[in-house]
Amino acid sequence: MNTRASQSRQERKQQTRDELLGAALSLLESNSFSALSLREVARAAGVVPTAFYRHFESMDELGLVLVDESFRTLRQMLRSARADTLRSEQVIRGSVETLVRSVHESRAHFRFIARERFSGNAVLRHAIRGEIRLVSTELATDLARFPFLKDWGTEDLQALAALFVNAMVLIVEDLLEVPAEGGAAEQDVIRTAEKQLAMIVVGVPNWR
Amino acid sequence: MNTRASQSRQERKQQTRDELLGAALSLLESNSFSALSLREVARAAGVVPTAFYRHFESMDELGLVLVDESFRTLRQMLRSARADTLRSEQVIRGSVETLVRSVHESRAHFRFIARERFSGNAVLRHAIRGEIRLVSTELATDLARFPFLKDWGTEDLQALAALFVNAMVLIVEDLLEVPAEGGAAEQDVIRTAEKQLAMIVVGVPNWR
DNA sequence: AGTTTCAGTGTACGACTGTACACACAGTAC
DNA sequence: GTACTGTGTGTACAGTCGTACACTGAAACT
Repeated sequence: MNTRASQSRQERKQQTRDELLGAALSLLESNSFSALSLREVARAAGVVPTAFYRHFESMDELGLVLVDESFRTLRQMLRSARADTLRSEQVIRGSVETLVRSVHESRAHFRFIARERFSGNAVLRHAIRGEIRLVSTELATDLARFPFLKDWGTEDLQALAALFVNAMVLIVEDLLEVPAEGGAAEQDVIRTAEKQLAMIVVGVPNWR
Repeated sequence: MNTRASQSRQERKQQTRDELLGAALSLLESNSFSALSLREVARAAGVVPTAFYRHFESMDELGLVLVDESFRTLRQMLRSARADTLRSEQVIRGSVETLVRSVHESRAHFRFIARERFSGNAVLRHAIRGEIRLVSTELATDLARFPFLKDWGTEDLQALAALFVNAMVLIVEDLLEVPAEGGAAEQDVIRTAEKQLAMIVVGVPNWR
């Protein structure tokens, strides 16, 4: 097997596949996923409609790939946040900062998650809810390592983690709605977000 | 002017208008608003497509009326919750109970708010965000009356209120996703919701 | 070198979309 | 009783939709 040539063929396919995904992602800025047509996506990717089927069986399948992609990005953000908070004592400030930076860098992925989480497309909605539940569980086991949370029950940790994750996603939505990156409105959102996270945190020592 | 006859004409119009709104609302169970067609709504309302224009200039206009309707329902729920919590010492338990009851009674309205809050339709999204901000502000002034919050700043009260409102909307989404009303899964959602609200509340005395 | 594979093309179809227009006909006003 | 008003109808049109089918042509394999 000629590896280089073989790669070249696969590479091409991968390329148009990526273009389809990218086209869909950017079309989602002004449309919800369920209002997105296969033809529209194909057109934006510079490909004939029927070519779409060489890559995805349906729009739903493409959507699920986007869920995957987006959560890969989100998990990367969480890893950064964890790394940053280990260095800094200002856990909240650092986390929010990381979140803001990630949203700037991967706007489309975060927008996709935030918008489609409650969307009309049941397949995507459930996929995203499932992923968020996973992320939440991961955060819970992470929280368990903090000394002042060591004797909390699993269920309580889960609830706290879910609280944080939800707050996070809501912050993302607010950030997406803000007119300019780094503007005064964004600073307001950030300040409120930090305040709200702090309000949750101050309650932690008093639980039970 | 013959009042009775005149009413009869207006009444008829109001009736098909209500049918259009109701049809749209129930179609939103399986579709997001932006994936909803004018013809589909007219068909479900038992009316020819062109008749739609006698009542609404566009689907967006109908959507805005639904926003209005839905928030009227939500405000009613808030009034009930306030009345209930005055009677009960268990503020959280009472509020969640009222919320659950309201969601059972006006499922479609709550679903509409929860789903379209982050939807692809910018007009609806902004209308709903605006209404939620209003509700949040109202709650803030309400909270200001509690004795242990009397010396909080406006901004802090706002942030706390927003925290509660967001938690509320998230609970609604979880309730909507649950398979059966009153089932075990619903009880889980309720228990987690109460726990999360309690976690926020225990922090309140330690703020500042 | 000859054959096979397959990503992308082009055409075609019936179904559905929003909306323009002329019309019917019951309720209202005089 | 006559004229008017306005809700709902029916037809029509151009545009979009998803998808079936036959095809091309270059890369991959033998």
